[in-house]
Amino acid sequence: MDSALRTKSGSGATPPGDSGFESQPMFDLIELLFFAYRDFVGDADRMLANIGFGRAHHRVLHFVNRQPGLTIAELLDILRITKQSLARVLKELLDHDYVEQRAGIVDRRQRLLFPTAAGQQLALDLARLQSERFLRALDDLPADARAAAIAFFMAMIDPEERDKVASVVWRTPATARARPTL
Amino acid sequence: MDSALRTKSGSGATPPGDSGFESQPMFDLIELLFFAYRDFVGDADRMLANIGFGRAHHRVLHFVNRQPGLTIAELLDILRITKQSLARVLKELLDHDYVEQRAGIVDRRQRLLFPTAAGQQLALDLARLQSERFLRALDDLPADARAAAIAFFMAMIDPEERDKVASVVWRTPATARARPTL
DNA sequence: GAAATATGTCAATAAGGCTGACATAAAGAG
DNA sequence: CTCTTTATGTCAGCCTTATTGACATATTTC
Repeated sequence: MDSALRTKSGSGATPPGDSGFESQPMFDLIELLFFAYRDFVGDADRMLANIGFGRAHHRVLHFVNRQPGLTIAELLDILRITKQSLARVLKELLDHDYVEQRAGIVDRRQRLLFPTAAGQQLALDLARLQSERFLRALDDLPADARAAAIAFFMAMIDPEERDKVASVVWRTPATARARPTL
Repeated sequence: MDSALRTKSGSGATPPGDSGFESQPMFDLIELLFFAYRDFVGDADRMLANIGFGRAHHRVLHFVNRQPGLTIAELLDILRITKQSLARVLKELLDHDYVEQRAGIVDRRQRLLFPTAAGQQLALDLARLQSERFLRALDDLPADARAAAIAFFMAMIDPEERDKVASVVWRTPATARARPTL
């Protein structure tokens, strides 16, 4: 495991104008991220398979649950898929009463998406399952591992996306939308 | 960002018999991993799209390049897909001369997979591209961030898989297979 | 009223997975 | 030297998740 440190040449010790420098790829990080993600999503996949849903349903339900009142446009921007791809899974979530939609108050063209009680429960079950893996991992690691992981993931995200991601992850109550009493 | 620390109750301070304890899900880690992985694979996806390949081709090429002489069975175990799914992408990699296969020496039923020169180059280009994101991320982080990330990812992997993963990631030369001079 | 916006919907297509069934060649056991 | 197991290939069909392009509708905004 200490081989991890061998190629690290010290912060800032990298030569300036590094773009042409053909360094050795970080195979360890590349592969560990692949395997970690594979096992991470596998947890939810197994639970979803029981109710005939897939990963796409999970992603939609997750963000709708986290940000009740989300619009279609916002969801498309988060998930980075097309309207047509979203339409199918969203329809299934609506049909099975995991999500419901209501016309916006200020702009009635918008469809605001809300989780139903069942949707909240399912989203919570899935999030707890995935959190268990994080908990087990952090149990084996130093106390600052969680903060370090958060900082690392944030640094891995496209810089111009970080503000948007931060506002999703650490949502300010100000952005939460009221549920219209239709 | 310091909200990351609030729910941490200290290593080992978790009550025993924790299974029924309904803790708050770690939404931040769940979502940051989602966004980080999305951007991470996006880099390679764009490069692959130029040559008409997809993620599946990348994964096969990557591991063949990292472990020349890999067998079909080993590859299936790493990728966790079916023989038929592998067959299609592998055939395309063979047809386009990114990978070549030779009968095993000790066991002639086995097809040992090797990257061609073009395959090695492509795999290296993709790995360098993905490493650049890691490098940029680590530049913004403390010096021990790389070791911490490696430890975190390893801890996220299913415990019974860790030995196997470690042997792939930190490959011992003893397990390398000789290229048959067919 | 006209234009822009938010969304819905239809049709066709592609990538990347899956299952089941069956074939073949080589290795290993007796 | 058969018999069984193993490693792999292959055919046919299906599913999920994504894509693009075109067009419809309701609503807001100018």
